[in-house]
Amino acid sequence: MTEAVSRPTLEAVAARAGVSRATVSRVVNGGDGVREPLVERVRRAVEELGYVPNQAARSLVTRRHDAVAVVIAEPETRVFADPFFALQLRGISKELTAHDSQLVLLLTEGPEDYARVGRYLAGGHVDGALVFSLHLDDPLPGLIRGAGVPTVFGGRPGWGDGSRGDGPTVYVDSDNRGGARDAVRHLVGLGRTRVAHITGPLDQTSAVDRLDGFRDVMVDTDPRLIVEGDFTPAGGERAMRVLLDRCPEVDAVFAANDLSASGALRVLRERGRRVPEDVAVVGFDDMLPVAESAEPPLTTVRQDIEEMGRLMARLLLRGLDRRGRDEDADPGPGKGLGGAPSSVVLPTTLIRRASA
Amino acid sequence: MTEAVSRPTLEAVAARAGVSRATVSRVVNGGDGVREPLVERVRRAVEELGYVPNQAARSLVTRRHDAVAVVIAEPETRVFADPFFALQLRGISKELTAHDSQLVLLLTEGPEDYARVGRYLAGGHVDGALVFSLHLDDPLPGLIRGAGVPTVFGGRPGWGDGSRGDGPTVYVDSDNRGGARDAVRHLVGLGRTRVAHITGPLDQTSAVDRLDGFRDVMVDTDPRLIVEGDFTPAGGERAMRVLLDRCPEVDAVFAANDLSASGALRVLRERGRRVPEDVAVVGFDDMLPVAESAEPPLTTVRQDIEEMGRLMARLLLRGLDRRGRDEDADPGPGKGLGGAPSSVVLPTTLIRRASA
DNA sequence: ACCCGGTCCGGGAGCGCTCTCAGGCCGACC
DNA sequence: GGTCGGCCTGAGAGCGCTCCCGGACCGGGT
Repeated sequence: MTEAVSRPTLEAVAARAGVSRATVSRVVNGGDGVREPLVERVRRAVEELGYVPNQAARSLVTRRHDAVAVVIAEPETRVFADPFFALQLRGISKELTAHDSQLVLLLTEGPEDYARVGRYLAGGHVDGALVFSLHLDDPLPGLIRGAGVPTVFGGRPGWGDGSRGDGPTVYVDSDNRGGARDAVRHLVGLGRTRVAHITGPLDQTSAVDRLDGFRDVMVDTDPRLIVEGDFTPAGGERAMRVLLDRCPEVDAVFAANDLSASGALRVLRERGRRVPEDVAVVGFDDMLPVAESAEPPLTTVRQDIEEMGRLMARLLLRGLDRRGRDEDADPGPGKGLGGAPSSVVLPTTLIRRASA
Repeated sequence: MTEAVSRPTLEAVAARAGVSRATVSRVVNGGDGVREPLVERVRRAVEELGYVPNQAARSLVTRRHDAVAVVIAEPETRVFADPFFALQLRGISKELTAHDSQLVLLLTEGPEDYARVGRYLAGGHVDGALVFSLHLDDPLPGLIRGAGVPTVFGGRPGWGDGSRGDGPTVYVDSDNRGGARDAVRHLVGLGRTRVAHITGPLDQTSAVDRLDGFRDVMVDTDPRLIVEGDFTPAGGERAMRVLLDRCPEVDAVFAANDLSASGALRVLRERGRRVPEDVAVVGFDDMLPVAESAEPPLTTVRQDIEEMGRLMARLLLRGLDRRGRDEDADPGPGKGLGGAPSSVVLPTTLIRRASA
């Protein structure tokens, strides 16, 4: 059997280069304070032996792991019936890679898993955590903050953006409310007067925010024009039927996501309403396979998902960095980006297609 | 600042329980060979102090990491415009969790990243790897095998299932060829005689296998009824137009995935062909948001994606296990599952909806 | 009464690395 | 020319854990 050849150690490199372990270590970690000829010799030895530092040994003494946990609560993965998930991870991965950090993925299967995640995070295996949990009543965020691990949340957590215990909650979200406003304003700009809203499940902050955005524009709207959906096509169909029954003269619909919009579209077609002539429809997410291949292609609100991921990682890493520095040196004012990282809300863009 | 309280060590637990480090270690690792009263005392001490083993220290001596890398090559993530990715990861995660292993996610941005991945894997940071790379010409699989890390592939790698250097290649795939056969047989069973095929990009094994399945049934088919697509709706549209121009009497289409099927559907509608009356359409993947909300809902071939992930992880872990045991004991014959793990091809199911 | 085997526990070495500290060297300054 | 300071380098301790080994203890066979 191909026995794994025991990998070379610092010691071996040192011997080969004719220097001490300490010097090799210095070179491997940047090479400051080592004279050029030696650096060169060590580099060559490293090369020749194919030396790769043993991360376990390093972590043992530095207490850093160059690893970040990404926690995704199970209920979300159902919602991620689109590239959302993949894109977010991609953004995160890119940023982490650029900082030589690893991505440890923690997926939970319901609350019974939360303890495991909590233990893992508290166990000090990672330097920080990126957490997705967008439900108002989810205990996960609290639990994680309890673990005392630097954390950045994806999406505004349920308890708002206030502080909770130690330090402010840092999150990255897209501007759901603003995006919703844009969508509704677009419909209004089209001359539509009976604008309805199919919401998402209102235990999710994104759904709530989009509803708020809708209300911002349609201030005194007939409450019967707001129907709760659940981010699924089936929910969109149900909601659209309700809407049509309650209020046949509806001439525009803002659906809280593309999936429900596609359901709404189907019902409208079934009932003989032309889109956009009779009823204009706008979705949210710009979930491509759905939005582009809808009939007609969907006007929708796009969010830069990959950028969200990248930003989350950047915020976390910056925080870790800061934390590291703070220990020995006063940060000093005016470092430019010096302050504690704070939440970021990313802008959205209205993508005009045929449906509105 | 909330200074991270230094976490308790084995030593601390030992002191509290009034035993030696070694005994605590034994208890923590299963407690064999320690008498009950002591076990109990140690357990309590662990509990009271909230002791969590330091994985770095442990890895340093055991050379195990209880971590598995999941490598996903960038080109794939584009294709994963559906829950495929998420589901697969979920399956993997479940299985790994059940075996107390962590999931380290490695996403690559093009071939320039491969070196990084290779280095990481060769660096001995993980016990094994699960690799997704479904392109015929991708150097990644070879590179990874070179790193000498136990690996299971997701999807049949390009070079076939033969061996390559040391040991056989282990992979998990769904039965693309068989699924395609089922789809085409279904169309034939419907009485269709001019069955066309819109392929996927033929540098991917799944696309090739589906084409082979098509050919298995349509042995002497007119080559003009086979048009290359690219797994996208736009590609499906293009292919469908070509098909209709070349061969207006076509009465059935088997598209290599749901996305291209949706494109085909749109063109058919545009050209006034009724589905399924004039042209029956079958897709592949059962990508829900697309297949279910297509017009009409798509008959398609479903694969159990989550199970694929779970199986990949299981195969890998089993291999690791075996490797560990082999070192001191002869495995002995007839262990039931005792042999070296070999590749698995999962069955598919035809899902009948309205389009065929 | 003795010894032998087995079971259980503690001592101690050492995994590969970082980091502090002291020592050696050299230039500069008085 | 002496001394001081700064820059490099090496020696050594120790991170928290596992695991080998030896000693203590107990029971049973002769």
